[in-house]
Amino acid sequence: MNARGIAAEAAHMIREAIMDGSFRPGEELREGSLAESLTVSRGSVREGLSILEREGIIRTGWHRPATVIPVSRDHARNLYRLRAGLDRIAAQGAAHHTRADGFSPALESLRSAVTDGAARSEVVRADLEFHDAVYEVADNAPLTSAWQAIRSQIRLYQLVRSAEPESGYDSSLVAEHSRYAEILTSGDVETAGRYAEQHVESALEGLLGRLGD
Amino acid sequence: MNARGIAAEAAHMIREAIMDGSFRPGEELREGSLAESLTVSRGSVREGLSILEREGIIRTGWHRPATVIPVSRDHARNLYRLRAGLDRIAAQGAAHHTRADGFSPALESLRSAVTDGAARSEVVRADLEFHDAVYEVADNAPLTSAWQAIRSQIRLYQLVRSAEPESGYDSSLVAEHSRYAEILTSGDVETAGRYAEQHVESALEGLLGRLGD
DNA sequence: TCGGCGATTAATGTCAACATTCGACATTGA
DNA sequence: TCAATGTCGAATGTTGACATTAATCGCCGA
Repeated sequence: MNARGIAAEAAHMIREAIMDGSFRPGEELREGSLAESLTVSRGSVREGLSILEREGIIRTGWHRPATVIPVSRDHARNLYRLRAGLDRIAAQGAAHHTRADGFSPALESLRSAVTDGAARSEVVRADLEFHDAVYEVADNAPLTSAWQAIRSQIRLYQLVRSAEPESGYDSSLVAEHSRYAEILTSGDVETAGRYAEQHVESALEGLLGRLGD
Repeated sequence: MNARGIAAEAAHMIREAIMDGSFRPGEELREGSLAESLTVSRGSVREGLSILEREGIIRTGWHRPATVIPVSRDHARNLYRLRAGLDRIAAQGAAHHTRADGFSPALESLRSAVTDGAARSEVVRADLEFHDAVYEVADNAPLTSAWQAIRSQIRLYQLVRSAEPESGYDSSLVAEHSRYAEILTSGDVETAGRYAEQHVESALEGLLGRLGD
């Protein structure tokens, strides 16, 4: 939480409440009650909700309460199709720049989270932070911005994916990401792009299996 | 202007002022003076600026005035690399759905704008609306959202590109877009994706030639 | 003279009151 | 009975006053 300002803090609180299930998909978020429970003004809550809308995890309508986005197979497919495209560009960019040590710390952190048997949410967080590192190495501000705009939605679906035990979510996680990092440092732009797309595609497959809908 | 609310209207006014050069790249936008000149409250201006930030044409900072994004070769390269990736997915999606009449009206409107010798800004608008149609046919909400987040920035650079006469901007425009539409209706997903990427790549080349910086 | 430091000031951040709008429910009329 | 319409309540949209922050400029001392 390094974000400055009450609005950003409000956004943080609401976001985490959504992530831990305190607000279900489709549920309404009323500015008034949020303001009361967070002990801030409705204006700040409103600005916080605007941030969350930018992250795509809530929708707003004219004179209607904000709602948590519903999760569905269709939306997941479209979201991951977009992510595949973004990751492809990021991987190409990262491979092009070839800064070897860019994602080693993130990879190490992911590995220790998995081997330590950390909570699901922690593993998901480490997973996303690895991808953050890839985007950072790619060094493309508009691309990173597009990633930020879907990151929270991805997080929501990853939590769904890893919600139940025996999901096999983190068994191959470290191996796949190690291979990913290897390819990126190899500098082979084309291969990197292809691998990134395929990586996301397989993640989608695993997710769709868990999405009854 | 079907947008509802004073904030959206304020965003519209400011956006157009940026597009027609009333605010130069890098220039500061003060909430107070904007509120005064638009005769609305600072709060509404603030929310309008938040919309424009989502569109990527202004930046904001903590306790600092918003600024119009600076244009640069680097930023253009990164922006168009992202756009190429998005357009690729959109083209693949549109080719997959194969709704023939989806972009014919937009194409016709672009053709008439060019042949009528309409103003640069009108041609750019028609150009973008054609691409809007492609995204709509692709029918992928997160993807369309990502497109909306860069659309205004693209518009800004397209205006730069077509700013001076003899730029050769619209000579091949109609031909290229007709071919684009053809490929999309043909249903060949792979070819559509490749053509879209290449289309953007050549647009970037033309743009970089006009960007001294 | 120069460099650090504090008051100034001009901007943004926050708040609470008021205006507007939407959806639901009751009402009325054919 | 049913559909169009009026009314009501609860939510969001908008506003202006007040709090907070960061850059600027001048002062002071080494």
